[in-house]
Amino acid sequence: MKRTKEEAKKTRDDLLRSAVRIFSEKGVSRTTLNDIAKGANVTRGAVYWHFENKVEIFDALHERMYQPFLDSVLEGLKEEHSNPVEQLRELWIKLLLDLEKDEPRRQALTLFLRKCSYSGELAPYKEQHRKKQEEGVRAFEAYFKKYKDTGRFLKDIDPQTMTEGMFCYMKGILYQYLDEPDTYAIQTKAPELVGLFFNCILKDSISSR
Amino acid sequence: MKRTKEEAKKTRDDLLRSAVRIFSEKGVSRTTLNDIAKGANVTRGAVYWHFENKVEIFDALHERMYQPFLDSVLEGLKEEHSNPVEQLRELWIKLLLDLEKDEPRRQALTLFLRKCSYSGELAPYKEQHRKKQEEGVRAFEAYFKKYKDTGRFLKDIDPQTMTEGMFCYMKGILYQYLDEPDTYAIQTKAPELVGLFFNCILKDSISSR
DNA sequence: CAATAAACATACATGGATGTATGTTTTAAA
DNA sequence: TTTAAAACATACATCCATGTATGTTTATTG
Repeated sequence: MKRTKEEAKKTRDDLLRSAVRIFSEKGVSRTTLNDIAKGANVTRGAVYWHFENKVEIFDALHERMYQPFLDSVLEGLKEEHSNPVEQLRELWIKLLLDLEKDEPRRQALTLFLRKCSYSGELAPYKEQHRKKQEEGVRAFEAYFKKYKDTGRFLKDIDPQTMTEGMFCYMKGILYQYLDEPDTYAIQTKAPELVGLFFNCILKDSISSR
Repeated sequence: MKRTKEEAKKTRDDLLRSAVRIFSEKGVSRTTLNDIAKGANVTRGAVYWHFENKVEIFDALHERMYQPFLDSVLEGLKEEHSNPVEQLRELWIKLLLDLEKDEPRRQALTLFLRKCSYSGELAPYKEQHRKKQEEGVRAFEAYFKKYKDTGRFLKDIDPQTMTEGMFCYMKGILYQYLDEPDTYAIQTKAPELVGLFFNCILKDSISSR
């Protein structure tokens, strides 16, 4: 049953697509390699040919889907923009709105935010994933420091608190949204919720609204 | 091996204490009934005597630990206070700070926020737990409506957005804190982070600081 | 004080998930 | 045109968690 190289690559892609979907539905520990195989219309033989075990699939998904997501956020930070406040606001809103049409990415976020407990076999990845996120934290801290004296942000809030608060808030929104993405009116809520937070850090936020 | 009634109750308590601890460490689906039994210095026989299965333990923990937590928050809302803004600020800060010395409650929050995926056998509880939380949401909406015209809060933000934003933010903070409660400096961060958010909804937040 | 049943411990049967070994087909290189 | 190996499918052995059945001790009730 040897397939051509393209067919093999397609099988691997199908397996990863199946994995992220079922992982996000049932959680990592409750999904069977047979579940993943069936979701890709193959058998467990194909799974064990392409991956060593379930952990390696988990790892592949993190590299392929979650890291690119985090990187895309940081890319948005690097772009030129006339107003840093608007840049941030648009960045977060766009992040949320784009999720509605990107189901695989939504599934990946669900998986890594809600459906894996980083225990047992996944424990080694906790530290690794934490470090990856630390990159983002430091990038945002630097961003806030850079624009600290522009008069756009509140001066008496230090960049670290600002960054951490923002991350907590965004994670909280994602956490809620991903709980029931189908019924959550993200299109209308995203601008409202993001806007609410930006009243915290904006100078003259009240009078300018 | 019949024990006295008090001993039996103690065994049951030990089992629940063991369960919430191990659940919060390994996640629900990865913890074995044997794990729970060993953690309480008994055998699986005791587990099956006091509970039907793992799901019933999960349910008992929700009733015994998580619901009282939510209720305590709502109790804090009902108390009389001269300033609603200060009341809320103190409520959230106290909630976070109290967790440091209440390890079982911390474990319970970790369990229900991070370590259960509400899939498979736990799926029936998702809706139930969501409804319980909806209670809280409505209570806070009513709270914001009640004080809407006092001039304390920003007028152009509706109570629903305010409530949802606040819940997302608090959940995000909890999510981060519970990830590594031992190294997280919650004592200093809680006032900072909560204070940050209250700049959003406070009228004249800038000049009053 | 006898007898019932509570409060477990122990033993056993079962199923399901994993990992591996082996079989089969077919592609691509020589 | 062989032929080796890729790309799987199938079959098998093992383990572990669950559930249940049974055994054992002792508190409690009459």
